[in-house]
Amino acid sequence: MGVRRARAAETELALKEAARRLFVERGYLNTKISDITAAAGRATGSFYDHFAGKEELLAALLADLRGAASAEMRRSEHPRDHDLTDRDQLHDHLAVAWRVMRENLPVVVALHEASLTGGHAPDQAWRSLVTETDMLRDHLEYLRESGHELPGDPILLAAAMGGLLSTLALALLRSPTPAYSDAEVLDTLTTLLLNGLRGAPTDPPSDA
Amino acid sequence: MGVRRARAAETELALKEAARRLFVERGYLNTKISDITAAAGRATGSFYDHFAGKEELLAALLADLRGAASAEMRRSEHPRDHDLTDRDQLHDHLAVAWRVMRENLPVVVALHEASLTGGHAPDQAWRSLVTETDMLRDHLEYLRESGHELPGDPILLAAAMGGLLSTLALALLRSPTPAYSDAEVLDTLTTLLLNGLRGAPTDPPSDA
DNA sequence: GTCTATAGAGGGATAGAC
DNA sequence: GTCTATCCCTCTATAGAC
Repeated sequence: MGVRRARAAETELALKEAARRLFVERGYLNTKISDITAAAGRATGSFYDHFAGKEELLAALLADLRGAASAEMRRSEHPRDHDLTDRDQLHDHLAVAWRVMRENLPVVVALHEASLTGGHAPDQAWRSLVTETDMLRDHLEYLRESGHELPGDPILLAAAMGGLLSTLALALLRSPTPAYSDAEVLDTLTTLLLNGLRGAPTDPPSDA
Repeated sequence: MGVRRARAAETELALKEAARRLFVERGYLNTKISDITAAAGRATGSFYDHFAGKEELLAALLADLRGAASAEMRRSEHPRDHDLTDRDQLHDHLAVAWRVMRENLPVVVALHEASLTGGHAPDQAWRSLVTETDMLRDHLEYLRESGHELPGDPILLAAAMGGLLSTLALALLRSPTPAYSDAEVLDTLTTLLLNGLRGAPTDPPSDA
């Protein structure tokens, strides 16, 4: 690889790193192209030698993420028949989700904000929430098929749990001085959702 | 009231109603001043005879909301000692929250989006999430003081429940063809959270 | 590839006639 | 108060020298 090409790769990396940092600090929508180039110590015009625009940059970050994710997927299997009513398994599941969001926070933030400005479909928010939680839904459906009685429809439950997780992550992980440790958050959510899903000591509905 | 003033009030109302509709359909950030005036059948310039800008319009909508809310508050008391581990009381509580979000969806959507562009504080998202759920936190602290063992810190739990609710509401209520009825959503969430908060049939933590 | 300089689009906000 | 017309600013994106 020649020197020129190496410098170019260096610049592209600097732009990506600057973007990742700024997306967390200021948010995706609030970050201008010129903010990114300035933070990377480059001229504004140089940005367009590497990306067609802010959306393309985000796509590149997302591609990087997928590469890393699929590499990791090969190590830790993720079979459908997890039992989310087992405390350890639920805890592990939540821990993985939390860690993924923490480690890819810039992209999580950016995608979240971009979804607002982006699509114009009226039920877009619901559709993407359902799509993003389809793995969770799969586990819940497995539980139901195993004879476990869930508190409601698996799609709805998965969306609820996913919404809870992403809201908390976006709020807590962006703070430089976190109000709670990861362990505390995970323990709390594990207990809350474990009992919620088990649906154990149920009163009859009041109209019974 | 003279005719001129009546026409003015009419215009202001038309602008507000157009804004409410568009905020739900296209979102707050995606709605331009000229979109609002066009939808209201007015000229762009007229907007500024009533509001200093989009933010002032939102503030006006919020003020209208507060007026209506405080009127309703006087009817239905909201004492601190609700027992959220009672199914009916939890259900009622969730139903009220859900109905408020449904009826004020334009403002909920707008405030949610405005919070992204607006503040620059690093832990802003967490702070506002905590603030918005302080009433819930209050109920949870009451439970704890009553000797009930919660699955975690009341502030964190309140934030989690609030995040769950608002995410679901923003996703489901904006869709013109809702995937679930209000009753179904409320039943599911009531069961999930009821058992979650009761924390009943607990395994010992795995490291015990 | 990177820079400086600038063109161009989009939209917020104002001027002034009616 | 409402309109039409237009200004002006911000930010994206390109041009062209190095």
